[in-house]
Amino acid sequence: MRTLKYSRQRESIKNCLMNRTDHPTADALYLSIREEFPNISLGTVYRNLNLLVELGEIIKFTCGDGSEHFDFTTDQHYHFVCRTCGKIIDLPVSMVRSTSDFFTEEMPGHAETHALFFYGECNHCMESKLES
Amino acid sequence: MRTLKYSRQRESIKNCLMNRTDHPTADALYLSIREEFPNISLGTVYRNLNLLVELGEIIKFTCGDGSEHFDFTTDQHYHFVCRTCGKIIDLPVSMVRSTSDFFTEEMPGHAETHALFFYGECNHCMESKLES
DNA sequence: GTCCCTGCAAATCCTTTGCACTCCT
DNA sequence: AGGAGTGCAAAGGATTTGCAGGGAC
Repeated sequence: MRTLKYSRQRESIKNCLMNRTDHPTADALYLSIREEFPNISLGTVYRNLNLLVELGEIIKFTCGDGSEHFDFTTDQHYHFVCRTCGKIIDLPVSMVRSTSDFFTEEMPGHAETHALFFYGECNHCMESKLES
Repeated sequence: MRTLKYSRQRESIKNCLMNRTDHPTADALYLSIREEFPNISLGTVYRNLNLLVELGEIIKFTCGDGSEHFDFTTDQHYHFVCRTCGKIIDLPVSMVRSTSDFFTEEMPGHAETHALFFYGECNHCMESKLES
């Protein structure tokens, strides 16, 4: 069993992630945290984020843009990724077919979880294009 | 419009990918190709793979293991990723609910495609565990 | 001859890690 | 005091890129 000790940096990372809805990367989070802790290092941000993932307090996912994104919402949900601006929007489970519907006898093994993301263009980017 | 010129290396990369069903990374492909072209460079493999993706002849996807995988099958399908051995298995669309069912009016934009992969344990790894 | 493609190596991007020091408990 | 956590900088892995030479057309 792992022994945890309090750290102001970890607390700040958790708070910062909780107050954002943009699924930041470690680096984006690092830039925010630096306003409160100018000396925090990127290594510390990565170490704490990975620790929080292990503890199940946050989740980490990739959407194909080359870096990992972090999310304070650990409930099952999906993501919509805008091809144009890169924005990632949460999609509640209710928007998609019931999870259990995915699993059939044809599955070549036992699937516990699945990761899903949609690619497309968000409403904001679509409107910008119409104007020009 | 882009002008293409024949290259034996690109041809070999296409053939190699066509004959494999394991969704190799650029590096794995590089190791195979080197048997035929001992002097080929990894940079050439990456350049050609990205070119083929642009041309729509192959697809590229991430499954969260830190590197990109390439697939000669461009038809819509899904992937099953074994947590234990890392194997990636193709899942035909028929196994999963109709694609159009994913898209509803609630979608915060227009989704053209989606990427889906399941995590779990493949039958082979499950059997190995039972034996020990 | 032109210009695309190659091999090579250096560069870049993202993430992890080793180490000496700091701060919880 | 003991050990988890930190900052820093170096290392690591994956991918891209600049450049000079080679090959397709």
